[in-house]
Amino acid sequence: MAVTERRLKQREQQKESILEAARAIMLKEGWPAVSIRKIAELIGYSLPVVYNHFENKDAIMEDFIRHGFILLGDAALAAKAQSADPAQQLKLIAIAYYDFALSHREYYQIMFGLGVPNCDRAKEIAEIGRFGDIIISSLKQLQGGECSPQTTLKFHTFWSILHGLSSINMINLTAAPGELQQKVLQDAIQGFIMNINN
Amino acid sequence: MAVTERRLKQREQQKESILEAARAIMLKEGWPAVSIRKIAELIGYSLPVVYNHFENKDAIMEDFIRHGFILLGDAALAAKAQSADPAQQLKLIAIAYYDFALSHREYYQIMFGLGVPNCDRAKEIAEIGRFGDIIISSLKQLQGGECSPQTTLKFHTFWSILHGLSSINMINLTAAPGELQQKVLQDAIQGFIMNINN
DNA sequence: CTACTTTTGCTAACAGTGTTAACTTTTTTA
DNA sequence: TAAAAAAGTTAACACTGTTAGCAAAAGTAG
Repeated sequence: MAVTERRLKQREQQKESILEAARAIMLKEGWPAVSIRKIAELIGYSLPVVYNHFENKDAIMEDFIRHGFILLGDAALAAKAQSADPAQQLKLIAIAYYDFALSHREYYQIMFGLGVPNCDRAKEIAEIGRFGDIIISSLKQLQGGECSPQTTLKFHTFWSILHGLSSINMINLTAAPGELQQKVLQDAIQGFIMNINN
Repeated sequence: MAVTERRLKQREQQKESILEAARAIMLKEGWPAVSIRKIAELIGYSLPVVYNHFENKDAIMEDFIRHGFILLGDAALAAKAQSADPAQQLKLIAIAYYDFALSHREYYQIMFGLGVPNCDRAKEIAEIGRFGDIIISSLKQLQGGECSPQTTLKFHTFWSILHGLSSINMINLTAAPGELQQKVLQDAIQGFIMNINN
């Protein structure tokens, strides 16, 4: 029965083309402009075909959240690999995180901004855990190796600082100039690292 | 011509009842559930009446953003008044900010989460500036009185940290327990204040 | 008090949205 | 070749924001 195998492959390709179409619309017009009808038209099929692959629009969004966290994790990993010093690693990760948020605005916004209703499901997304582990491993090293409750606390602090910097900057409430933004980032991370063993 | 005066008063009351209706729906079912039709039904008028007071739905949202920043500013002001020491003031403001975000989730979310498309208009909202000033005045004191570019930088850092803590917590990505959250806040602010003169 | 003007509110429609039920066509299996 | 299964279609439902055009009420002037 090589038939079912080929069919599965076609199904997979169709699903991929749906995500590709959705991504194209998202990057050009933003996530709110992504509609099932537009996707259907782009892939050359009728509307309900999309529902053969995704239960609803939120399921498509969840796929993007997953993908976003993979990209973010990869960026963090690449940054980390550039140094062996854990403190330096954290600084590099911070810069990479900030760069990701600003150069992948659409991704970042659905990962955090619009993901609010998905509170419960968020914990089930493995990619978020992976991203966390990358940072935690550097933190552990910096703190001396043992994995204390302190490490969890510091991870939350670190992530919160990064998210705050990125998102405040994204909505541009106070219009800080470009050079200042980089300094804010370094300032915050500096304070974080200096206070790492308290 | 006391007629026009009375009419203006009625208009104002109508507008207020629209906002009240919108607020009621928002608090019960969240902002996305707020629709013009529901508002119209709640105030006992037909649908287009709402458009006599607000150009579109975004205008209603902007009103909520304004109101939210007033509430946030008030909370910050009340917290600040509890101490004369600027460092202590910042800590109190931080706690108040965090409390506001969590106890006024719906407000906070439209103030930051969904306000993304309004980048340009954000700068024109005076209430945001007011909120900033409250914090900046404490920062200036702590730094010795002069208003250097440093102060602006520190203000951005402070706000970013607070926003990061609040919003990361709100979407609850990693499910930090309640006691830990408070510690994360204190940890981050501690690091910030210790690094204030660098 | 009547006639005119302005304001106010209504109904109905347009152009979208997510989602689903029912039907047709194509493809695979026996 | 006939039955069964899968894939894809059209058409509808129940919403959404927004607007045009018309009816009714209220205020103003002769």
